[in-house]
Amino acid sequence: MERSVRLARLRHIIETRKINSQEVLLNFLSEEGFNVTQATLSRDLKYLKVGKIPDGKGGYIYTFSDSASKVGSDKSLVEDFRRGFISIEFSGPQGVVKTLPGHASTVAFAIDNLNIREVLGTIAGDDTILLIPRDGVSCSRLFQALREHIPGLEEEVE
Amino acid sequence: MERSVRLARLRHIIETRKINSQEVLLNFLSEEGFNVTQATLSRDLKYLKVGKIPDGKGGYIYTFSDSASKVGSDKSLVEDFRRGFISIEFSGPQGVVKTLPGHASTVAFAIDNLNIREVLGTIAGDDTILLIPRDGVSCSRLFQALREHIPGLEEEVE
DNA sequence: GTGAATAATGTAAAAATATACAGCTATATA
DNA sequence: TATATAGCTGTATATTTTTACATTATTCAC
Repeated sequence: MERSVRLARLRHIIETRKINSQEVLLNFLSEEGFNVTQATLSRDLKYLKVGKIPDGKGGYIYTFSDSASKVGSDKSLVEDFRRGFISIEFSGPQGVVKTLPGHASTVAFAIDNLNIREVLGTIAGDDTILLIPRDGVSCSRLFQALREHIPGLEEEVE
Repeated sequence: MERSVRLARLRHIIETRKINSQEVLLNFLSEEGFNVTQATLSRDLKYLKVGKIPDGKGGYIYTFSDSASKVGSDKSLVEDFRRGFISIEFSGPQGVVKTLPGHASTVAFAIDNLNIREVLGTIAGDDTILLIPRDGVSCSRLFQALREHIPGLEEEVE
């Protein structure tokens, strides 16, 4: 019982403060009456999938990462799509999908494997995907086809 | 010159493989001809805001953190553009930008984040970027828009 | 109750990572 | 030219994090 309480507090501490080492974290835990060793803390962090990432200001902080959940979970194509997708617009018959940085290949893979007849192929960069429709498929039809596979999909409106 | 190419490759390696230590990463870099020390790699990872997070399967992997990449850097986009840019030509309405080797993603990122209305998206390879204009935007208008953001930009003349 | 299996933990050590410092290069400035 | 400044790197080391191993507690099946 002790452990799960500790994990909950740990989660809270990490979410509310900017911590840069397990030693500091250990102090906070200690203040709340949890006296464990650094080794246990390391295991807790692993269990909670807490990552240590550069904070962009010269230091590092512990944080729950969106990508953490991504890594472990079962991959559904639609989920992959949704996780990275930002918007879609059209240029002529071609679709241009914007994604989170680095997500383009994952989203493109998802689109490819959803086997959408209207989609001939995709070309992915880092955060942009070019969607090439089958010959004669209009952009509205392409969008419609996408929506059938990914419920709730919204087009970017200018 | 060397460094930015290395960073681009590093990004690619991290996005396409599951790496769990800097030592392994160092081997991949070495395979591509980048012989740096672990210390430099550590600095590169910090610069790129790459985090090491538990993968939920008992191990750890290096990954770009969504939250980190959303923060964005305070670097000058225009500088990034200029540093890598070689030339731009047009094929129909689409622009094709040539860059120094390995600079395409950086230059493309700069273009994306300059928020140029005429540009719908970019797709970057290693030293080439496909520039997709918003529907109905002509190549001359596209070029003009670019020049407004990047003073002094010259088109390649055949 | 006994023994096996499981989980949580500490200890100590190994492994991995970050960084202080010094040297180098390129660029800018007087 | 000479001097200063900034960026990048390696070396060596410090710091931080992970883990092998041993221990204890708990549960379950018999």
